[in-house]
Amino acid sequence: MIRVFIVDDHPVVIEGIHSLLQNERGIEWAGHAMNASSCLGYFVNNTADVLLMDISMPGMDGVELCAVMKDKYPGVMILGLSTFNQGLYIKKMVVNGASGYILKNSSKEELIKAIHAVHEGIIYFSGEVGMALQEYQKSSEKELPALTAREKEILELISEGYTNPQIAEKIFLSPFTVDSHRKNLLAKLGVKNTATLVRLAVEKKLI
Amino acid sequence: MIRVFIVDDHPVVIEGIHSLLQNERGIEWAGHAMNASSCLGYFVNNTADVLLMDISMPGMDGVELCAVMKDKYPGVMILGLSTFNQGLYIKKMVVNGASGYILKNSSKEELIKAIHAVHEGIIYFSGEVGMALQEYQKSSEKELPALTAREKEILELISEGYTNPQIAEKIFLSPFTVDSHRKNLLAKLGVKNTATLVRLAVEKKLI
DNA sequence: ATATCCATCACCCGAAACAGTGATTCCTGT
DNA sequence: ACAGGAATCACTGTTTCGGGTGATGGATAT
Repeated sequence: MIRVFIVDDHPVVIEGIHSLLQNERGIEWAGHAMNASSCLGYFVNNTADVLLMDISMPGMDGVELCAVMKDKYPGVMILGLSTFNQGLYIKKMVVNGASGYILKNSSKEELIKAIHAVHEGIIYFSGEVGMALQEYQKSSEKELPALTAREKEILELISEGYTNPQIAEKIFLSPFTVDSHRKNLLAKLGVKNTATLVRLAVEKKLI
Repeated sequence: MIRVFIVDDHPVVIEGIHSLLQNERGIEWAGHAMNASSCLGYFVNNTADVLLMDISMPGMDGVELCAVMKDKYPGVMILGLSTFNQGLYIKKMVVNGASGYILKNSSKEELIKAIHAVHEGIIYFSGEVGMALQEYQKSSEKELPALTAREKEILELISEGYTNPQIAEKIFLSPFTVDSHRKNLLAKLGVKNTATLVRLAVEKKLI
């Protein structure tokens, strides 16, 4: 049973999707929110498997909310919603952890399909080019060792070309410490030097 | 006046597009070919601005032809054609230099739009997610200094984690030579170390 | 023919990366 | 109370990188 929650500031959309999903087997309606903060409020004491999220909302927009949600509840799969195609936002959503993106005028079948897909960890895009993106993304999101916040931070700085001493100065650490983190990154990710480290980071979109 | 040439093994498609483009101002019909070799034959003594190309053809397929054409005539903008969405091929086409991809059942308006777009150097994809890809690709295909074959080869090996001595051994060169190429890569691409070099290479899809 | 670019090789030197080892503190979960 | 992980710092080597500089032969283009 996939529990679905929706965040959208348009009542008609909420109502529409609610009725579409009603009596759909395998899918359970978890509830809805009309802005980012009440969505966050809901997840304090509740949860859901898939979160349908409008990308344009008053206050905190979908992109930000997406990042916050993924940070707090990485297990919740996020499916972006939009009335029409808003290029740069799609990219940002995906960068911030969304697993898919569909249009609000999608068919019921497509909506159901998308929900199941993202629930299984597949990246889903509506539209005719969606499958191409899917292929691309699947290879990018393979099982990776979990990196700590510090490690991610240092990985980013390494990828930006800073050396250990420069990073140390930048974030007020001993160069020895930075070097330790660097070595841990190499070990954790199973790579042998900076070149492969950065390549992995870029390809797996860790940065 | 944009001169349009088409390669497709389906006569109906050629005829259909021919009639669609007839009397369209700004667009001139350059001719057609029904396989890769006669297309290559045409371009020996003639040229065109935009090349509509079926991705699935008997003999050499669109992906290969695309690569060959872009290599010989980089100025000819290639627009991929397909009867339906074939995910992995789209990616391959773009990797091999195609500037766009539309479906054969696209409207006349979309076809015209796509032809003008690719002629202007814009990446065009039919379908609802097309614009997202456009944004993504535009930033990826910025003016990059031309790299020599040797440099590309060494860049790949660096990105795979080989050190100068290892590369030297692998391709039978002096480590000094490899080091020279490495330094040239850094200088040409305007980056300061291996980390940024590899990042650039991956992001701009040089490897 | 001569200028330009590519590819090749060479050396010096300082800085950075990489390998190995070990230590302390703090926090979190059981 | 204790284990474990994260984050911090430290020292010692060896290897690689990166900057600078310069040379030679070959292909190509004007």
